Amino acid sequence: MSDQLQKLFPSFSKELIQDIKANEVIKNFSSGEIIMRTGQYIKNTVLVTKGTIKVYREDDDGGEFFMYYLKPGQACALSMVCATKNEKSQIMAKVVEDAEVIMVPLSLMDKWMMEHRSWYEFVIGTYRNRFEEVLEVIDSIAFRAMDERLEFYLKRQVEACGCKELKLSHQEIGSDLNTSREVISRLLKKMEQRGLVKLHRNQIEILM
Amino acid sequence: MSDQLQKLFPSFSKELIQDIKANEVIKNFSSGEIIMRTGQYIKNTVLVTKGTIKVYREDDDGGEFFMYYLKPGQACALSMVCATKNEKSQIMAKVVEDAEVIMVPLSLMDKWMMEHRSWYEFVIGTYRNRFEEVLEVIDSIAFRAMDERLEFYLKRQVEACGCKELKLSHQEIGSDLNTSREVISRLLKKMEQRGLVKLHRNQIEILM
DNA sequence: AACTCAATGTGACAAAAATCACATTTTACC
DNA sequence: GGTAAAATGTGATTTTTGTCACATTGAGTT
Repeated sequence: MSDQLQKLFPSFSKELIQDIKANEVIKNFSSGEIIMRTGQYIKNTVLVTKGTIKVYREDDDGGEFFMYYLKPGQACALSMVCATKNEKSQIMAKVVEDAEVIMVPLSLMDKWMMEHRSWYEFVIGTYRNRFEEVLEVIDSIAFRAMDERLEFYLKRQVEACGCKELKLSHQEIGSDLNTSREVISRLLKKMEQRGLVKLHRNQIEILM
Repeated sequence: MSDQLQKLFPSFSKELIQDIKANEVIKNFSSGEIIMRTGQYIKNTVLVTKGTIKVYREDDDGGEFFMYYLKPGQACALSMVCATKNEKSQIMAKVVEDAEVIMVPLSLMDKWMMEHRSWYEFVIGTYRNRFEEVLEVIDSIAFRAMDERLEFYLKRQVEACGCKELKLSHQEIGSDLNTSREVISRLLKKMEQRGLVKLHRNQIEILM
């Protein structure tokens, strides 16, 4: 079991792995479940060991804007910096493939930062990577029109799932990009005509 | 002099202040100067002691999208997590009011994180705050139309400068929001009709 | 086979934003 | 005081995006 942890988080030291195993609470979630809601208090740092989690920013009117995926071997950056205060979550996290996560009490965060060099580097690295990912998301909405935003979105999905057959409905894409299904349908059709994708029911084959 | 540092960064411990003073390189920049360019290697952590710095995300076609301000007592979050590797800057920072900054070699970052609790908390807090600020920026572009984005933008300017008379041209606002001057001029006119602002040449008086 | 429901296609139209083309107004500076 | 440059105002037009209203298609169920 600790072998598995080590495989998922190869940078972690043996001592850190031991510490995690001594304190972890493992939780399982099924597809569709919401792990974290906007405004909910964060009590744990979340390490993903199985499945896929989608992280969203929500607005007041029920809009859900897709930010990034959490996959095995990754951690929720925001759940790592709520150290001292009772901070509320600024994001919503939804499971899209049955997931298993390790919950580590926030109180241990600070301690491990000092004691485990590999934890410190993991946290800093996680933060940096997420920040940069979010900056790219900003690029796409600030600088690009919807057609390019869609291409960017599809590319990220391919990266995340590691395959070129995306199981996504036009409705879901529209919702993730905060636009309407019709717009997505039309843009996808254009992309198909350009030979960039092949459309099937509930599946988009990426040819780029 | 160390009194001044202490005043700007009240959470810093005396020992940390001493360490900073022993290692700092102070640099001055005039309005208009660019402190950091996109793609440039980051060698220092930047602490702002005077002036105002605007942080932008750039695109390939010369677009500059305004992200946030750096004011005295604050630090560039991104310059704090490039620890080990030779990382390139993902943002551009431009001085808008003559500024003085303290450059701390990145090599000291890790050391201080372990040695100074107050530095550790400052770094984590800086990171968290910037992340949240960036999330709000995402909200505004992902969920809101240009009229609301403009209001959000103006509110942030008021917060940053601490006054209600903003010295901004319509062109600059348009550029910051990645839209055209005409759009901004028209929206501002509408806001003036609604009694939210009063327009002058090179100055916008905020009445909200 | 008939039915239901989710997913997708599509035309028509409205609204928002971008672009173009000038007019007007200040300000700064010879 | 005259002039150039910067800042702002505004109409006309196009493009992009959002919305509405239905048609069609396909998959699964009974």
